[in-house]
Amino acid sequence: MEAVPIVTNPSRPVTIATVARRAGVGVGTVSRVLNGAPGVAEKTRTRVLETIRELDYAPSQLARGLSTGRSSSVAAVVPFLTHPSAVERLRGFVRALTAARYDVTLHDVELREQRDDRLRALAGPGSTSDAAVIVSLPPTDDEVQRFLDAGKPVILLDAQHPLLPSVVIDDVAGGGLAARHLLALGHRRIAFIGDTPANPYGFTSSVNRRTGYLDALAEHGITPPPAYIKEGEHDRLVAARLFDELFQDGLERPTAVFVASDTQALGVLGAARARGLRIPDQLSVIGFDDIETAELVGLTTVRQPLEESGRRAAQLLLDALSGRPPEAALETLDLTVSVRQTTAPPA
Amino acid sequence: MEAVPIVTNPSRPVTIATVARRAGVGVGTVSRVLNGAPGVAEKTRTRVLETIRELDYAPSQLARGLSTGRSSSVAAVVPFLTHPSAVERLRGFVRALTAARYDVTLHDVELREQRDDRLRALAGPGSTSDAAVIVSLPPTDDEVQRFLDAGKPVILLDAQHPLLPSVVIDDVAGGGLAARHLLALGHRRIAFIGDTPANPYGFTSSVNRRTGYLDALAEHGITPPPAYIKEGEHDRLVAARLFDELFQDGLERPTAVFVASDTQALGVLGAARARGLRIPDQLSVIGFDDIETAELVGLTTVRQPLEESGRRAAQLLLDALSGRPPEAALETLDLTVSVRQTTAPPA
DNA sequence: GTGACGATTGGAACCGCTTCCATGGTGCGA
DNA sequence: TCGCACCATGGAAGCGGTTCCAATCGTCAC
Repeated sequence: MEAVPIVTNPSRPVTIATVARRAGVGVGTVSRVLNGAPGVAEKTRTRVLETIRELDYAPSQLARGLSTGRSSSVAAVVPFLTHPSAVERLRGFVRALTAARYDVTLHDVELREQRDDRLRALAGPGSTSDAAVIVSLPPTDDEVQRFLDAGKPVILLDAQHPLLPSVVIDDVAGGGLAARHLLALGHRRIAFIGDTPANPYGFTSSVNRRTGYLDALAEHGITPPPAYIKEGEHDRLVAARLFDELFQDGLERPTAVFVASDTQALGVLGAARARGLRIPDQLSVIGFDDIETAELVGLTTVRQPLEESGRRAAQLLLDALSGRPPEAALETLDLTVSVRQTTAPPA
Repeated sequence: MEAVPIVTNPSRPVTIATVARRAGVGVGTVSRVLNGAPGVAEKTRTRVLETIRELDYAPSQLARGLSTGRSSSVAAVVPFLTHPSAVERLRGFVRALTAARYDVTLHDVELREQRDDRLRALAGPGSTSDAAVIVSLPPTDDEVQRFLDAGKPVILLDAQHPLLPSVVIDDVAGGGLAARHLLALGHRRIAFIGDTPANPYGFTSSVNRRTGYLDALAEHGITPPPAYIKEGEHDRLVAARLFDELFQDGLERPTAVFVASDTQALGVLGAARARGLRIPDQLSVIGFDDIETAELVGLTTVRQPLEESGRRAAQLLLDALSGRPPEAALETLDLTVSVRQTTAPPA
């Protein structure tokens, strides 16, 4: 830990005026060169470019932003740690936006209060971002209105609102997909583990997936007992506990479980292992999302294209930013079942 | 996909001048109120604050940044998808910085070329960020010098440089820890799988971990045959292939493998499963990093505090930003072995 | 030879904030 | 009563770009 002096550069910072002076032109000309604007003689252009290189000059993004009213940066609001799937979405989003030369500022939201603050601040006029993507957090009408008033494009990813372009999946259909996979294998006693409908953020995926599950069972004339449906906080260990509850009282054991997210399914897998249950022989488990870990552990799951969803959101955002009239597009991505090693016909 | 008209707000955007006019004061006074500067009469202050609320005014961060020369945003350069561990680090970093009211702009780096561009751009005067954290990417002397010249604090996370504060672990010691865990269990034929030393980014963790491994074996008078040491691209499937090579020719099979990262270890686990090897009975596997998935699959691994490392980096950055004289701190975090279900005494 | 026009250019005004300086008012001591 | 220090305040200058307008120059058609 020895102190090292900073090497402060004494020379005044080089601005567009420095460049102009040195190249013997006006600032307007330098600006034109920087932005590839027409109306600059070839000879002048090269001279300016040379000077820029000599001086190692780069225009201040801040000043440019103030002047143009655009900052080339967009905000990504993400419930970061709670959902690993959000990270995969973010990845696709960031890649696409980086490619389009936008900066992405990350707004991690972990508390209800943070969520509100961030959304409020980002919609306001003070915010640096030209636009925003909101992942998995359905905004209220008021919040949406604030963004619209500010003229800032917003895309919803894994959430929706009638006035905003949204990239989603059909959770009901997905729930059906999962249930039918199990039904097709011959299961009849199928339990469900998911999120509590009363969460502070307004997530609804889990409830919708449950609906799809119930519908599919109903088609087969099955009505699961209420004790087969367990809901709690979106958390691996909570899910494990809920799973354990399936083995309480005199309940007839399910032969399969549909878990509304992979994160929770991983908890269930752990709990099942702890009970000495052989999977899939004694119990089938199907998850939802297809996060990377699902493949690693061989979890059968309903696959939604996470990274792709990020790319799509980015595309919609870029469209909106490039002046195309924003339209309330509701984009629904396809779902499939990734069959792996945690589902099989009942014993 | 029906078109929805944007509700553009026709009223001119409200600026500090609007507020000043409406409150019947000068812009200077409003600015003082905004920044909690002294020298404003209490009565005036409340009147201004009231006006601000009425107008739903928020100062432009861009303008403020241009004026003050500080932007309250820091850049995080992260090899995003290649390393899941980087995400966990980022998480700790973002949390801590968000708490300190800084914005974090995310710079995903996937190609060598991107790396160079980003580092160059961020160090330049045009960049919006006040500072940067660089994750897992050792910068060159020139790159470091650019940052120093620009007067921008930089912290290295999982990388180091003599002129920059760095948060690291002792990889050699970590390699020793892993090897000694296996040795203590009674293993003698211990293979190593890691990254190729010739990677485009200059990562050296793997090589150092190998050194620690070799040293520990040497202490026990063991010199592993060269064929026990396999190195390749940092990738799950590549690691799986390398593992398979251990079973080629007439090579005496190892009873344990130390894999230089959890990502790669997961590949090895998959390959072992594919071969029908029972783990840990027939083969012990120990990884490195302790990413979240490691716990999920029960992988024994050398634990480094990933999220904590992000927090520490954030702290160092905040210190540097708050004017404390930057010093070249080299902070080394502790390592432990997380014993789970993939290691046991040899058969 | 001359007027007109297009190409090129310089530079002022402006974006919205901070900061510094000058000004007006107030209270207090002499 | 007067002068002075000091608090509160208004507003100009400046941050570093973009953009628009006016000015200059050369060229071309007549």
